[in-house]
Parts: sequence; C-alpha cells; structure tokens
Amino acid sequence: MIEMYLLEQLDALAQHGTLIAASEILHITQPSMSRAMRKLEETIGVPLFEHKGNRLTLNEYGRIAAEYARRILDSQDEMVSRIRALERSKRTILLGSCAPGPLMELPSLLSSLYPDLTISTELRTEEELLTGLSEHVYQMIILIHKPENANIRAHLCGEEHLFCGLPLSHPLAKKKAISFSEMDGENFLMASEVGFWDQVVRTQMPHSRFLLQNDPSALSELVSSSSLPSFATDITLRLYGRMADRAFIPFSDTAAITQYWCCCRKEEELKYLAWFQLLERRANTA
Amino acid sequence: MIEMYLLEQLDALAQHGTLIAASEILHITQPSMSRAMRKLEETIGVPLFEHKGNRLTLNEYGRIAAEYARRILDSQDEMVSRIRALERSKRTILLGSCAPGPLMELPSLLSSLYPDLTISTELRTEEELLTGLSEHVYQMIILIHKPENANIRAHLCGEEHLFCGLPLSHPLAKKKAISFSEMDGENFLMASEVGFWDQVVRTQMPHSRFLLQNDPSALSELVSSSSLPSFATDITLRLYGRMADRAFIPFSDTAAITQYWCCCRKEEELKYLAWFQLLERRANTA
DNA sequence: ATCACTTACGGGTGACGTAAAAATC
DNA sequence: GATTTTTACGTCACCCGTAAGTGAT
Repeated sequence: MIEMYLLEQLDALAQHGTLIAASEILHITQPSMSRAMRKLEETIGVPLFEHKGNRLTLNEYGRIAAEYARRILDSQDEMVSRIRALERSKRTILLGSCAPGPLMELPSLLSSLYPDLTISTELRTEEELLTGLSEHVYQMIILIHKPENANIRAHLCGEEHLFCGLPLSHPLAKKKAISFSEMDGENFLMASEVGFWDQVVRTQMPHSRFLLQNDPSALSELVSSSSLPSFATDITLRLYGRMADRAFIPFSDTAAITQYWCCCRKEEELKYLAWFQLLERRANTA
Repeated sequence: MIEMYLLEQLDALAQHGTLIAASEILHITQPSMSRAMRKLEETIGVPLFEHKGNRLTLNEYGRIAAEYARRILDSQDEMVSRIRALERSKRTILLGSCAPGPLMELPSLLSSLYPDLTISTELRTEEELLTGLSEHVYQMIILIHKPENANIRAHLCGEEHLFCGLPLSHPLAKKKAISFSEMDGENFLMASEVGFWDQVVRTQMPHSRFLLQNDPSALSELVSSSSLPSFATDITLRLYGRMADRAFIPFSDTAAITQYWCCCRKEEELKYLAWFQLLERRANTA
C-alpha cells in the first residue's frame, strides 16, 4: 500500500526538481522528504532516483511513478470536490453570470420559487462559467451567447440595453439616442464589476478611458458630483430609478443590446423545470 | 489529503456491505474501521453513511466516494505492477507459451543470444498470454494462432507434429501413420502440462481417457512398464530420443500439426530484432 | 441473546522536526 | 563557502487492538 502523502511528495519533487524546493512547497522539512522518497522506492522495490552530482533526479521509473502520482492526486481532489459540490447543490443554487444585470433580478425570483435553497451568485467570464457548470461548480449560469454544448440546456431569460448617463449640461444630453462612436474619446465613470460590458465599451470606444469604482454608492456619489459621462442599463434604471440631474440616453449600436441565456446541465433541466417555466411566463408578459 | 488506507477501507466496505465483513478481509479490527470511516467522512466534510437499523450503509455520496476509491486503488496497483514489470523486463525475458514444445528449445537459444538476460518461461492459455503480453507481464509469447492485434508482432518460430507412442505388441504398431479416430476410445498415458495439446487430444478422441502424470521421469517409467498408448512429438523425439520398446507413429490428422508464432509487443520488435533474425535463419536451414 | 456498530483507553509504529555531517558545485 | 542531500536522534501524532457499551433484530 502506497500512502497518499508519498505520492504527494513525489509529485512535488517531480514538479520542483529538488527536495528542498518541493519540501518548501509542502511545508515540511527536507530530511522528511528525503526519507519519504526512500520509503517510496523501497515499497515499490525498484530504484526511482539517480544522483546527478548533489541533485536527486527521477529516473525512467521515477518519472512513470510521478505520472501516476499526478493522476491519482488529481482523482483524489476530484473525488472530494465532486462530492462536496454535489452535496452543496442539494442545499444551494450557485448562479454564475457574465453580467451583473441578471444578478439584480433573478436571485430573488429563484428564492421565492425555491425557498428551501440558498441562492448564491458569482460574476465570471463565459469561459469560466461554462467549465464551472460542467464541473458542477455552478448549478446555473447566465451567458450572452447560447452555448452549443449538447450537455447544456439554455433558456432566454431577459435582455439588457446599455444607456449613457450624461450631465444635463452635456452637448449631447438632449439626444434620443447616441452611438458609441459619438462618445469615443470621452472618459467615463464606471463600476468595476460589470462583467462582459467592460469588454464591450473598451472595444467600442477604444479612445475612451474608464475610471473604475468598486463601491456602488461611492460611484453614485461620484457620478452626481462629476461632469463625466457614466453608464446605466434599462435594468439598473428600472431598479434604481434615474438621477434627476442626468440624462440617460440609449446607445443605438447593436453591441449595446444583449440577450441573456439561463443555462443548466442537461440532466438537471427537469429539476429546474418550474424555474424555466417562470422565465417563459416572465418573457411573455414583458 | 485523504490517505490511501482510508480509501482501501471504504472500498472494502462498499464491496462487503458491513464493517465486520470488510475488517475481516483487511485483517484489521472492526472498531478500527469504524473510526476510519468516520475520519474519512470528516475529512470530506459530507455525510457518506446512513444507519439502516444496526447496519452502516453507503449513501449517495458514499457510493460516489467508493467508486473513486476503487479507481484510485486500481491505478495505484497498476502503477506498482507497471514499474516492477518494466524494471524486470530490463533484466529478464519472460517467455510465455501455450505449449511445452517451444519451451524445450527456444530458451537456450535466447540465452545464447542475450547472455546478460535471465530467461524465464511459463505455460499458459493463449488468452492469458495475450493479455499478459499487453500488460507487460510477458516480453514474448508463443502462440499457435497468428494474433490479429495491431500492437503485436508475430514471427513463425517452428512447428510440432504429434506422434502416438505404442508398445510394439500393439496391433497398429507397424503402421506408418495413424489417425485420431483409429485411436479414439483407447486410454492414454499423458504428461499433465502439455498446453493446448490437452484440448486437441480430448476433442479429437472424445471416447478416450487420459491418465495424467506430472513428473516427466515418472511418466517415462510408467510408459515403458505399461502397455497403454502414449504421446510424443517430433520435438520430444528429437530431443529425448525414441524408446526402444515403443513404436512412434505420426498422427495423420491436420489437427496433429501446428505452427508456432513467437510474438512481442510492436514497440519492442526492434529490441528483439536479432532474435527474430535468428528464428528466420533457423526456419530456412531446417 | 445475537449481531453490528460505537465508545474508551492504552500501546507502538512511524512521520516529522532539529541538528549535524557528507557530498558536490 | 554555498547548496543539496544524508544521517542521527528525539518527539509526538495517529493508527491499531482490546474491552466494554449501545441499539436493533
């Protein structure tokens, strides 16, 4: 029987080259590793190491052992995280989104539908969300592109339209609509956690600079005391109202409008059937 | 970090149902297992068991953990046996054969070609030999059918012809050839380790009985003092000569003649190139 | 009463750390 | 002399076994 700590130490040695480096990573002393590696060698009964000068290196067999060690450690990690995630998914819905907008409205709806479950949310990139969903990290994710993956089921769950917030004194403040190119070059005040919108505005207005503020209320104060343009969306305007001293003008570009897809793993679609039906009704009444 | 002994005990529990049964298999006491399972549960942080009456059973999470445990233990075993087999294969050639004939001639030839290597032999079924070869248990195997597997290279390495040994007083002792059907129903003295020949004679002479003798010299004595028919082959006759008081008559059936294929894994064909060239020369001069 | 598991306690293996030596650069 | 590994020794964690206890059949 080869214990896991031996494989862990072998793996660390393979990755860091020397006993000292590996032992520092594992927070054990170097003699301890020296002993452990000898023990591993004796257990297998085949030499795994070579002494090259004052360095201990893996030989052909050691490298094979290290590959197995890596794989075994990986499956051990996977086992633990898989079980924990599964257990948690019985108690909570972790909802990941690529934009903050859906996270302002959907969690409370989820809560009312599933009162026994805890609803948590995270803001991540679409790529992170997709891998996280398949790895059972997320129970649901909100994307702006409908995923092609056959193991994922997607339902439309709303849309969002980007607005430009301008002080009333701004020359364009009276317009009914505005384009990114008209505003390109102006400096904006912006919340720092806006998900994919960050990418959108930087791409559409490459000559603009964006002053980020993490705290929403601080941002709000800054905006009202500043003459810099800001952002809003139909969702934020609906939920938080319009500032009296600002004009909010929709961007006319198609890049300023997005649809959101609420996705879950195929095998959980039935579990969330009521939820997707609620989204359906909500879309029809909107 | 989940140590291997915990996974081993979980696996045993999953396979045997109760702590007591599992602990007996592992040769540890039952309280020790009880503690270990609780420790595993605490480490993962998710309940893995249910108390059904006075029995401890795996719940949904426990069953998942047990699956992982099984896989991890398997790869750990594979790691050790793979490394040991690889190391051994550097020092020895383990030659498996489905018949004893080739093992009477080939090992000494191998020895003279590879004087630094230890040559060991085993008699097994073709099926066992094929899996053993792919799992690096054998470096070479001798089969009577050319294998189809693309990862295996086969070279002809000789043939063998079955003879019938008869006392000179036997009515058929003067014949030049003999068929299985002529002998069907007679009882034979036979060596017990004859590989696939066992199958051949039992199939071809279903009404005969075969008295097995494990020790070759004992068999030889029995044969010379008995009037029962016996077996020989061209190989045994060449190597050990003919008994003066017996006639050795070839069986005429095609089932009495076989070709032998010497096989190695594809990736080792170059390593044994000299050997296969020797077999080639030997076949041509024969 | 029997069976399966849990709790309690003591013992011994062995994994770790510290200190110092050996070997290579 | 600096770096890396090995050796030596003491300590403590923890895994196991024994024995008694609890609960279900």
